[in-house]
Amino acid sequence: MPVNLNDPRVSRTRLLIMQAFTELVEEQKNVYSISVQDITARATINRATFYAHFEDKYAFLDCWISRKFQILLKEALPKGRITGTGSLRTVVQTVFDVLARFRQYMTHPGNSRFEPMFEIAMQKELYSLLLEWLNEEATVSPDKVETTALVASWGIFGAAVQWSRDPRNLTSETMVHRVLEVAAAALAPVLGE
Amino acid sequence: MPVNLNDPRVSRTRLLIMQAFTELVEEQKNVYSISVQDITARATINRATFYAHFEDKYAFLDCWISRKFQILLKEALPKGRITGTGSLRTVVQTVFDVLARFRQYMTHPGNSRFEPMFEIAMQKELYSLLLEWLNEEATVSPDKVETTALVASWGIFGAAVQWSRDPRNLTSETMVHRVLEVAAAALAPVLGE
DNA sequence: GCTGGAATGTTGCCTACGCGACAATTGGAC
DNA sequence: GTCCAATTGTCGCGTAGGCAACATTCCAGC
Repeated sequence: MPVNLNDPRVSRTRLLIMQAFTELVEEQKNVYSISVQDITARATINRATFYAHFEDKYAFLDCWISRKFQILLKEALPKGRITGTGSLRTVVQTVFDVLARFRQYMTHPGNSRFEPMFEIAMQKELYSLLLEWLNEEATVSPDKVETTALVASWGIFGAAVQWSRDPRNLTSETMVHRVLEVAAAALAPVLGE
Repeated sequence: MPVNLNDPRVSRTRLLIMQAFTELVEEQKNVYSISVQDITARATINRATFYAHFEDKYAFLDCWISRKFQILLKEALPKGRITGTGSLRTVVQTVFDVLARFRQYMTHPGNSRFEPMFEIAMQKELYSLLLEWLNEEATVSPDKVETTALVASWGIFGAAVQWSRDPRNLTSETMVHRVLEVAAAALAPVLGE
């Protein structure tokens, strides 16, 4: 449990772990079969050090997927956050894309137990992203803002999960379009529209 | 002064320093203007740690150029070392190539003071490479072998330096060919030919 | 020449990492 | 079911790296 997260060694170790796992995932596509030993060997750090940074494998996966989602969003969004209904579309599209992407990792037997983790991490991230945006634009009470962000994040996210599990011949574009309309309506009151 | 060179932290730190310097050299081509501060910042290690690994900047440069030369040779030679008069040609060619390459870094004012270091490091490396090979093939006394390796390494190397300073319209191929003939003659007695 | 700022080295204290050994849990094969 | 091997997670001790502060050397500009 490193104390100072600004210590260069700490940042470097975390970065090495993240990169190592990303490489391994891209190589073998099978999250389940990647052991802590594999990760730390690739990262050239000690296995004990891994546990000094993360409660356990699940806590790490949670952290990893969050960061990965954040990075993908940061790449997709101009300023790294939502700035208007226009960029909201980008976010929703990213959620759909990421879920479609991770779906393939989950097809291996044994991987399905990780699924909820990935999903929960994404929903949380989506929630804070929406909340940050709404708080800037808000014309109503904080409670109302938080609830709106919560409902919207779950709504968008849940729809994406549902679709990723069973696309029913619908393209992600179609779904994004439909979901966006509903989400916009839910957000409208808070945005003073 | 790290004690155990097999400690993963030590290997990693050295690797980071080497890579950082290689990157900086490729970016700004000017060895002279690269400070220890620059190297350690790029390598994400502390400046004090640098001095724990290397006596000073010169010792580091010496080490770096040796490694670089070794790596280039390892890439050029099939088994990473000399296996016969055929591969001797490869080595000589590499010496000429490397010197021609580093020549451009030395044109900047102030860099010329580093020149002898680069050259000495290369000669030493060439010497041990030749010695290793001759010791396997040797049919004469160890003294004779060492002297032959010494003279040959300086001969090959010196010719390359001379040429790199003033090519006199001669291609490296021409020079390699000529030098190789002389070197082969010098080595012949030890090789029992 | 002199002077000031930057780069080079040095030192002591604290923290993070490596390691080996250990117990606990998992999951597959029989 | 039982076993066995691999993986997970923990702990204590030794070592390497980070940091701040310092003295020294080196040039550039006056």
